[in-house]
This record gives sequence, C-alpha cells and structure tokens, in this order.
Amino acid sequence: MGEWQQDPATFPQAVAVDLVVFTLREDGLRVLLVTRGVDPFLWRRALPGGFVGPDETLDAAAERELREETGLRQVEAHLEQLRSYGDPGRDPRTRVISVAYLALAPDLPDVTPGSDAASAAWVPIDQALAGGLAFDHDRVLADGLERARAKLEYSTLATAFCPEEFTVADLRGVYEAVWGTGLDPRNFHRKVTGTPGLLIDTGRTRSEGPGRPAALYRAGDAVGLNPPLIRD
Amino acid sequence: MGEWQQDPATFPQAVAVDLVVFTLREDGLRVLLVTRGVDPFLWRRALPGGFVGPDETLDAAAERELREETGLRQVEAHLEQLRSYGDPGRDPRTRVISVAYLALAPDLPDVTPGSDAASAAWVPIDQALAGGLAFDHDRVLADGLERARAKLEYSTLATAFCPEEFTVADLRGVYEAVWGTGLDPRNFHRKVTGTPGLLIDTGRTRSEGPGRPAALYRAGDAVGLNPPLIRD
DNA sequence: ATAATAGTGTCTTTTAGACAATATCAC
DNA sequence: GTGATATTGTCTAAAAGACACTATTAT
Repeated sequence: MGEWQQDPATFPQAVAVDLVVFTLREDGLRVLLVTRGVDPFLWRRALPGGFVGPDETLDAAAERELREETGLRQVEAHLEQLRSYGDPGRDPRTRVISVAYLALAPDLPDVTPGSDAASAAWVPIDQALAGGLAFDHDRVLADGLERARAKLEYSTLATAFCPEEFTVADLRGVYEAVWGTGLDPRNFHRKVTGTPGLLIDTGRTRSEGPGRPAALYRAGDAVGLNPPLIRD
Repeated sequence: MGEWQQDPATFPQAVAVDLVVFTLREDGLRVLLVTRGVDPFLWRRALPGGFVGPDETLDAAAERELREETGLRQVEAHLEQLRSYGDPGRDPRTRVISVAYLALAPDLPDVTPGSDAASAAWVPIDQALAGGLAFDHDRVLADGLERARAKLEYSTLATAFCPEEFTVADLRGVYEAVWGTGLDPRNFHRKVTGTPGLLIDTGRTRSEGPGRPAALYRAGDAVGLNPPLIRD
C-alpha cells in the first residue's frame, strides 16, 4: 500500500533542526542552551535551533545554526544527526518536526549574546539535565548525551572534544568527563597508544606544572575503536 | 540567535515515514519493497512508506504503515527510528522530509498485493542492494542494513528475527544471514547461553531431521549484550 | 630531596577462537 | 552401525584490570 500513491499532505507544518552542542571545560561537560526571548516558553531555556530553509539540506541547516550560535564551522567540530522528534503538540504554535543534531567541540569561549532577546550560555551538564527545558528538549538532551557516551566506546569521537594537539591525559579527561567515571591512567595510556590510527605522535611534548612532560598527539584517521573501550 | 524567534516557515512541505523492513527466509535476509504504480518513479521499486497524518506521532505513522504493509502489529516486531532524510529535490513533487524506520520481523508470509497498483514483495537483500530504487532509497536501505548489522553486535536485537520459541542454531542463523559470515557453532553456543538474561530455557526441545534435538528458548529481558559479539 | 605527572613492565583474570570429545537423534 | 546436529570441555592467544616501577619535570 503506502500513501506514496496519494498527493503529499499539505496541512501546515514546519521542519526545524535542534542542536545538542557539547563542549568540555575545566570543570566538566557543558551544553549550549539559549534562554528564549519570545513565546512559547518565554524565558525558558532551550536547545538552540531554527527552521530549515526551503532549499536547504538538513545537514546544511544544522551547520548554519551551529555557526550562528558558536561561530564554529563544521570542519572544526563533529556534527552528526541524532534523531527526529515529531509528536503533535510538542510545539504549541503548529506542527513542527524537529531533526536533532549532536555536535561536539573543544573548549569554546563564552557565547556573546546575540542582538535579539535570546541569550546563549554553556551550562554544566548536571544543571541542564535537571529539567525544565522548553518543548521536549529534556528528552532530546538526554538522548544526545547517551549517544555521545555510547559512541565513545566504539569510535574515536573523543578526539572531537580535543584541540588540534593534545595529550593522552587530555583524551582521558574527555572520557572521564563524559562518562562521569574515573579511568586508570596507565591502562588507558597503553590502550590508546596501542590502537592503530588513533593517535599521531607529533614528536613534541607539553609541560604543565610539575611532572614529566606529556607527548603531544594529533588525531589519526581511524574512525572505529577496535576492540572498544567499555564503560562499567 | 536561532530562528525560534520567528514564525515557523510555512512553505509547502510534507513529512513522510519510510520503512526498512527485514525478515529472514530460508535462503537469507530479505527486505520489503513495493513497485510504484504512480509517478514519480513509476514502476520503480521503493521502500514502503507514506505521509504522516496531522495528529499522528512519527512512531504511530511508522507502526500504521508497517501494519498496512505486513499485517504486523508493533508488538510482534522490532520497530525503531533509523534517521531522517531531507535533501531538497529528493522528491520531485515537493519538499518531503522522510523519517526512516527500521523494522525486523520473523519469517513472514508473502504479501498480498493491495488493491491499488503498488505490489509489495520480499526481495533478497543482494538484489535490493544492487541499486535502482526510487527516491534516495538506495541510501536509506544501506543505512538500515548497516544499523541492523551494528546492533547485532551489542544488543539482543537478533531475537526480533526469531519466532516466539527458537533454538541456538536459529539465533546463529540470524547472525550469519545478517552479517553474511559463518560463525563457529560451538563458541556461539557457549557465548549466548552464557549471557545472563538473553535466553530463557523452556525445558523443551525440538528435533529437525537428524542430529541431537536442540533446546528451545524464549527471548529474555536483556537488551544489551555485554561483552558484545564482534564482527570481523 | 620531594611531590607530581608521564610512561613502561608485569602479573592475574577474563574472553575469544580453534577444535577435540561426547550426546542424541534419523536412517 | 553411519552421518548429522547439539552440547560440553580443553587449550591457546588476546585483552582487561590491578598495580609496581621507572622517567622527567616543578618546587
């Protein structure tokens, strides 16, 4: 069967992208939230997002929103589709199908609030998870966090949180912040340096405070982590 | 920033669901395809799908399409969102955002062609992957297959391909068909029977032809597979 | 020297993978 | 009996996890 036989439905509806953008600060994982300056959900926090243009791909809309909110170009951050949310009534104005994207970026500077009424801020993850976000964004955020946590296990995604050059301790910090656990520095070091294609040794080192200087690496071209790193 | 400040875009656009429905036959994995009876892509094969109703959730639309095409209710099959596709021009009629779903079901009978011009059939996976599907369905199918293959590694999804009661050999057949590889029956047996919550022993056995009768199991309530089963 | 962090080596436990051996059926 | 499939046991290699030890810095 399939309704493909019939004309497309033409009732009023809109398609939007919403962004779950994570960055890593000294004190842990943070997510980008805006405070809404208009109804609905006036003054409530929400994930950044916007409507998809008539001639725009979904990926392009997500990349545009990311750039508008953070100044990042896609090449500087990881950006992938998360999933779509379309319950009737999730937006009280009209039917809105939202395609959520997950973005990961190295430590970013504070966002300068735009000229409009909406202000953006990097919110610590525990605070953001406490609830009260606009629309169904509590669930979108939870789904985005779980995706990020899961992908660290079997992919090299963690390097997306790191700057161009980073140490093994930096990379370990990503896992510890996103998973909220502690990892053995020695076993972690052996694991990641032993994974082919994950790290490229720059030959240089970096010294931060006391202790032996750490070797500096760049991200290799490996995408998958095999065997994976398993969470408890 | 964020366009949330502005009114929803109201240009003509539609939201559809497309289904990647896999089932397992004696001769291997098959996917449900329809032959289109109308333009665009007249007489081309396509994934089954249809437009989302004004007051319908995305999940409900997918479940409705699955029922219309196969007679299955969701409880009898696994159904999960895959991802969304929204490139302008993917449907020549108008802007269509399609939310694709992945469905897995035990061996299903042939589909009786509906009263409309579209006929549905279970197509062997190799044949379906050969290309030439309508819209961007070649890519959707490829994404769906990769999702199914990946999820077998770290989830108990394989039991969704099995009937109510099944043997370890049945379950192994799922992995071999979906992955297209051979697995050692002895190591596989030790692995799955040693995973807590995966299999529930019914106490009965089933004898098919020669050989020792196999123990019959039902699916347990475990969702994840830890440690995972790794593909080559 | 002492404290701190980086990195290596070693040992034990767990798991994967190869495969021998046994169990129970059809014929 | 033979041949087929199911199930258990055994061995080896790889990997995880605990942790002693060495290396190199700041103070």
